[in-house]
Amino acid sequence: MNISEVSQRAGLPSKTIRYYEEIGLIQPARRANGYRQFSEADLHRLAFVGRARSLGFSIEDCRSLLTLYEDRGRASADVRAIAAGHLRLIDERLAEMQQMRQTLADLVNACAGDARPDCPILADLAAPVADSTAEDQTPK
Amino acid sequence: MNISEVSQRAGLPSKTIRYYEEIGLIQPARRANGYRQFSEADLHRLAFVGRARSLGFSIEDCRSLLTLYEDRGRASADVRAIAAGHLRLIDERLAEMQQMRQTLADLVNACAGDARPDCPILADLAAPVADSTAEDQTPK
DNA sequence: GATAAGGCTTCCAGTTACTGGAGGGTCAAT
DNA sequence: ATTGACCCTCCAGTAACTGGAAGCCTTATC
Repeated sequence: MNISEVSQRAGLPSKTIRYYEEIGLIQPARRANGYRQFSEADLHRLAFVGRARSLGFSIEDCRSLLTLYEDRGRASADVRAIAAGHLRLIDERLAEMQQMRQTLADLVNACAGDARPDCPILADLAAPVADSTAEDQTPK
Repeated sequence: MNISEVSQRAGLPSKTIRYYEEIGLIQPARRANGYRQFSEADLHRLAFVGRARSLGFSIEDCRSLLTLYEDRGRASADVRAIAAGHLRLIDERLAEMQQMRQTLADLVNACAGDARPDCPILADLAAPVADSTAEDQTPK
C-alpha cells in the first residue's frame, strides 16, 4: 500500500502518517524508489492510534497503549490504569469547562447586546484588581 | 512598579507578562536602567487579560475585548457577539468531551483490570479497520 | 571596595501534534 | 515528450507560553 491508500483507510492525513513515522509510532518498509510501503499491520497500528487520539489520548499514551497492545502477556490492569488516569484528566477538564461555561453564559445573559456601551461582560472582566496601597503586601 | 509586583498583583507569571508585551497586549514604560515600569493601567489590562484567559478566551479574543473595553463608544452587542461565539465553541467542545468521556468510562468499566491479558479497552481500540478488498472503494 | 543575593534584562530553545508549502523525483498514460 | 497524480524531504509556522543561559542592576553586608 502507498501512503494515500493507508491515509484513506486509516482516516488520517498523509502528513500525519509521515509525522507518526518520524516520531517512531510506525516503521513502514520502503520500496526501491523511496516510497513507503505499508503492511496491513502498519495500517492496523495507525487505525489504533487514530482511534485512541480521537478519545483524547496523548501521543505518549498511544505509544504506551501500542506497546501494551502488542505485548501478549500484559496485564489488563496496566491498560486500565492508563485509561483511568486519562478519564480522571477528562473529568477535571470537563469540570473546569462547565464552570467557565456557566460564568460566561451568565455574562452573556446579563448583557443587553444592543448599541449602548454599557456591558456587564467587560465590567466583570475588568473587575477585581487587588489594591497595592494596603492589604497583604509584606512591608519591608 | 517592577515586573514582580505586577506579576503578584495580576496573578500572572513574569514570563507571561513579558510575553504579553512582546505580542503587543501591553506597552509598559521603561526606566533609565532598562527595567519595565508598570502603571496601574498596565496592571489593569493584565488583570483583564488574565481573567479573560481563565474564561478560555484566546489571546486574539483578548485583544479584541481590550480594544472594545477601551473604546468608550462601543456597542455592547460587539462584546456580546465575541462572548456568545466563544460560548458556542465551549459548548461544542463540551459535547465532544462528554462523548469521549462516556466511551472511555464504558471501556474502563468493562475492563477487569487484573493480571489477565484480556482487555476490552485494547480490543475496542483495535477494532474497526475498514477492509480494502471491498466496500466503498471507488474503483478506477 | 569587594562580594553575594536577588531582581531585572534579552535571546534561544522546547513544548504538543500536527499543518502548509517549496522544490523536486516517480509513475502511468497519452 | 509531456501531462497529472503521486511520492519524497526539509523548513517554517501554529497557540501560548515555559525553561534556561548569560549577563547587567541594586541593595546590603563585611
